[in-house]
Amino acid sequence: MARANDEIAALFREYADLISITGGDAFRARVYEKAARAIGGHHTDVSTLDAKGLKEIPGVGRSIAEKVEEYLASGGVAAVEELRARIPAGVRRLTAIPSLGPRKALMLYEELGISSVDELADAIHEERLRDLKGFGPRTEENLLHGIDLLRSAGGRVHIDVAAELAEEVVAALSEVGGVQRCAYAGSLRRGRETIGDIDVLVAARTSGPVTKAFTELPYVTEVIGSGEKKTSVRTDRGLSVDLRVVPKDSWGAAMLYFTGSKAHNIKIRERAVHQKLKLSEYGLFDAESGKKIVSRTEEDVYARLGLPWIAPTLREDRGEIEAGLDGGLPEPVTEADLRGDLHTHTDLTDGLAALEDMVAAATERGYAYYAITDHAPDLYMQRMTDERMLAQREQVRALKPSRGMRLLHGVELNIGPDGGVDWPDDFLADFDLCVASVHSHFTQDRETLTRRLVRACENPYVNIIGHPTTRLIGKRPGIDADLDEVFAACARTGTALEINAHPDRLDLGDEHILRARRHGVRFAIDSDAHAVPHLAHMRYGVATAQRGWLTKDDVINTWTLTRLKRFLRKGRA
DNA sequence: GCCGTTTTCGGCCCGACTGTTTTCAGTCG
Repeated sequence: MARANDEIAALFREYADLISITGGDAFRARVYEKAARAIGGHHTDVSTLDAKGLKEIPGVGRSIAEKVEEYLASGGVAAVEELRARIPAGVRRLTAIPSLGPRKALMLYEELGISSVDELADAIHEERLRDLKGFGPRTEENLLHGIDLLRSAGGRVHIDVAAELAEEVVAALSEVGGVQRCAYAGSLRRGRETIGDIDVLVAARTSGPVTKAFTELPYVTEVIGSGEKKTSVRTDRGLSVDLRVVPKDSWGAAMLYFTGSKAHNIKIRERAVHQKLKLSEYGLFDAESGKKIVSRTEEDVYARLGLPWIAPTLREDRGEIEAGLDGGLPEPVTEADLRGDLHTHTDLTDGLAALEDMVAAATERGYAYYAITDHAPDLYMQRMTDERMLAQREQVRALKPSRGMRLLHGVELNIGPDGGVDWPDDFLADFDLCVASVHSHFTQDRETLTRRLVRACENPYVNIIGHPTTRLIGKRPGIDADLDEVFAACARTGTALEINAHPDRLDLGDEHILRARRHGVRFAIDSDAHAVPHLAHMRYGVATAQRGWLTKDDVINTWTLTRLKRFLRKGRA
């Protein structure tokens, strides 16, 4: 079951949409969206808070706190039910169609009784929209096209897919004559785990040549819109790309603006307004005279607003602006800080590359240490045996990697349904480190799953809980355990939580990291590489760790080998 | 409906593009 926070966040998002659709006060709708975000991201389970505690959540005042309490007590909120009774769920669904917003959705419902995507498609084909004010032939076309897009459900893609496309676009546009700077911004620059579209920013004196080159890129399938400053296209990768062209002098303000997030932007703009300034993608201006003050770099803009430069991965309005003001902004861990990888596989189990090849690739990455952690026997299909594992250990001990890199012989244990692992203590004692992960029985009840993970933490030889929630982004939800109890057990027992860097997992994710961090847990950012190219996934794990506000000191594989080994002893005699 | 380094009332981020309009509303990010 989801946390009450998530259920209430979804409810308030729906309420905000319903307010917009019914033509309610736009500011009120925004307040509920804001409260939904704040509650969804709040570290404490709201069902444990009283009215006072609720009102300490930013954006939650008396009325919203009362609605939260009403929901917790009765499972519903009367004000939301009332709007639900007036507006069928299908009308809200209509606003998912690109180019169709709340105003037109309401008009379609009130004038024509349309309350589903299918009904809208029929109405367009029957030419019933022709008499509606504001609906011309192009609008009909756009709606039909939007319905196609919605039905083919492009949706969001994993970060690695977006990064690859963005880097291709940036490389191509950087070659165009007159392009002075080119970079991607948006949620990709912020390192979000999934990406809805790509924002590319170009600094150039004129936009003509770069816009033409952009719309003619081989993977562009459709030009959605194109003007002097902004052009949007769809690509054959299922992603749209927006191009913005700005003068070079505006680069910093534009990067800031197009990196977002929306909530971060709103907050710094509010801050600008309070200082009698106006912030746009073109710069920071004096509100009265309209005179430009700064715009060249992000640092300049932040500094004029009294803030240090804030890393893009932190720009989610999760307290980074307040922290920047009082000097409490963390210095985020970087990929360069990593001294090693503590969870990797070889072809002895389900990896694709031989031990020597994985090790050689790891030395190329400049690591000081590197752990081989193939699967243990309880994953039967991996055909692991004691003998095979011991033979691998001999092989590892005999290898002399270049550049002085040290090898650790470890294992990825399977956490069984009762929390036990593959081998008894005396066999485990001879590994340099043990990762332990859940690979099956995902649907046990919450109490069993919680006990199972806590018991694994309490094993004196388990150093790292691998991909702790076992989610697969977009495919499988995480297991339903009491994660706060698991995080507390990790902190108590000296067990690290993994941030699995594989773009399909990114597990723990940013919000869980933020919660775990409050328990004083340590983390390991691991590639879980099953092949040489997977070693490079680390960048996504690092971005996720940054989004969880982790510093170098929080992450055990940034430590020296001496310090790491002390941690791996886990307080054993 | 929230909130306060002008405020307990009156604000609430800003601009580009499209389509249907003769001056602007809606949508998007």
